[in-house]
Amino acid sequence: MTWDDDVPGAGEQAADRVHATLRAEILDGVRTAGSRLREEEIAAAQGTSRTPVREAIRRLAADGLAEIAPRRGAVVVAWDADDLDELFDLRVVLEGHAAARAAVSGRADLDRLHALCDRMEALRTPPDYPAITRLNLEFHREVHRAGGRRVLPELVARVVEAPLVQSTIRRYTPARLDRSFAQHRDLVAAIEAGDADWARAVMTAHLRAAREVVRDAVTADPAPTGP
Amino acid sequence: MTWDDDVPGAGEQAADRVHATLRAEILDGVRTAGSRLREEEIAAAQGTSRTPVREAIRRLAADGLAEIAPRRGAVVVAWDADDLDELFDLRVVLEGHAAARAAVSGRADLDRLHALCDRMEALRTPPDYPAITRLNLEFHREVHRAGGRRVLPELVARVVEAPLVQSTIRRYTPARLDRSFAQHRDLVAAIEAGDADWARAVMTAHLRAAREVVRDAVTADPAPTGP
DNA sequence: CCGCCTTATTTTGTGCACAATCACGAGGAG
DNA sequence: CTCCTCGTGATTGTGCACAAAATAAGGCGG
Repeated sequence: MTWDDDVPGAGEQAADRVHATLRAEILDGVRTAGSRLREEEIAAAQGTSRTPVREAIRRLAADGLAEIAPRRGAVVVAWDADDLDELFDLRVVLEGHAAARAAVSGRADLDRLHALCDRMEALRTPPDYPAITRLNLEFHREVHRAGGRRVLPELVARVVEAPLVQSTIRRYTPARLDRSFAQHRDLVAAIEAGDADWARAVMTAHLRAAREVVRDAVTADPAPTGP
Repeated sequence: MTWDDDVPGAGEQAADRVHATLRAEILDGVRTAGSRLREEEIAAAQGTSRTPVREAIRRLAADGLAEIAPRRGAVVVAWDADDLDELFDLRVVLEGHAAARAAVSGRADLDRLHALCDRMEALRTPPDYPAITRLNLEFHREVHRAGGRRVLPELVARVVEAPLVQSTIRRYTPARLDRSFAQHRDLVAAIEAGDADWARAVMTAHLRAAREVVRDAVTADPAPTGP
């Protein structure tokens, strides 16, 4: 009920359920980076056969959340420092583009963006990190939807969700949260003004700051790779 | 033997074979945009059961070459003019980034890039479009590899291959081919010089030109959507 | 003659079983 | 004591069969 809000009515299919569950478990850190994804174990836990589980795992691999070695099974992806740098460079490029396009596309739901800012800021003290993370993701997704029609949203989703595997959100100090919230407000203002360059600049600054947080988290933890 | 050169040793698995075959058929225009992908038909044609076919189709959907409607089957993707605009914007952003990074990463295989230019230009008169297309794709892939470590290559591959569904390569006139080849040479020079801005500019110009060609092709054909 | 409901066929989704392959461990030779 | 080889267990890949659902066709009523 935390992460699968983007798959609302498709929950009928068993494969979709398993996919959503595994996705949530990975993003919540229940399944740590590098841990194996055994089909039979998951099938037993979910009360289905291996067939939907296989499909769910393949979909996770397509989402960039798992890696499959032929005849050897799947593991949750593990990113090293260089990988995270590459990911954040791509986030800057893609989300910057999305922000710029959102500013001029006229498809941005400004009321919703304002509301999401309000709700995030209401959760500041004491910080409810899981809820903030979810709302933050939804805020960014709204910008992606406004900036792209078909491909951009799912393309950028891959890059945005990938670093969440490391579950680094809890590293945000209240001061960092304040800065992040202020940048969100700035971004909405830039989009509202229809200023593409401004929007791109704000998004770039926003993500550069986030990169620092993740970098600190990775260097603090010695190695996120599992046994 | 034309498109699956990126899956060299993994051809042992039936699912990989089916995936490569379908991918080639889609990219070669044998399966037109909008046409259905019936599992049993493909399974019979490939001499396997439906299980690997299902996995192959799901992978095609993840590649952005097919679309799956639950309980209704899969069809080859069909892009309208707006979709193609979005795709080319993303190509400019992502491949421009790749070119810029390739110029400064020191991971570019300059000999290979030069060789690919030579081979393409050798096929100019008379134009061997399928071979040129393949070499062109390989040239771009080399730039992607040099510009990104893990995520960028497969991310940009999705956006680059997607428009090929429309099979618009044959629209290139000899004059357009010359311009394209010259831009390739420019790009290699920019990478060789280590000039990121130059490389990005050349790539942007290169893709803007390609966009025009595709735009002409789409407006010429009334509707690429199949029955 | 047109529209709606019922029925039949096709096609996808899932469960289950067997085969192939890989990892691990025991055993023996050098 | 170390390294290589062979067997055993575990896990994935594929084939096959049944069930559910959607589409298409046909008949009935208005």
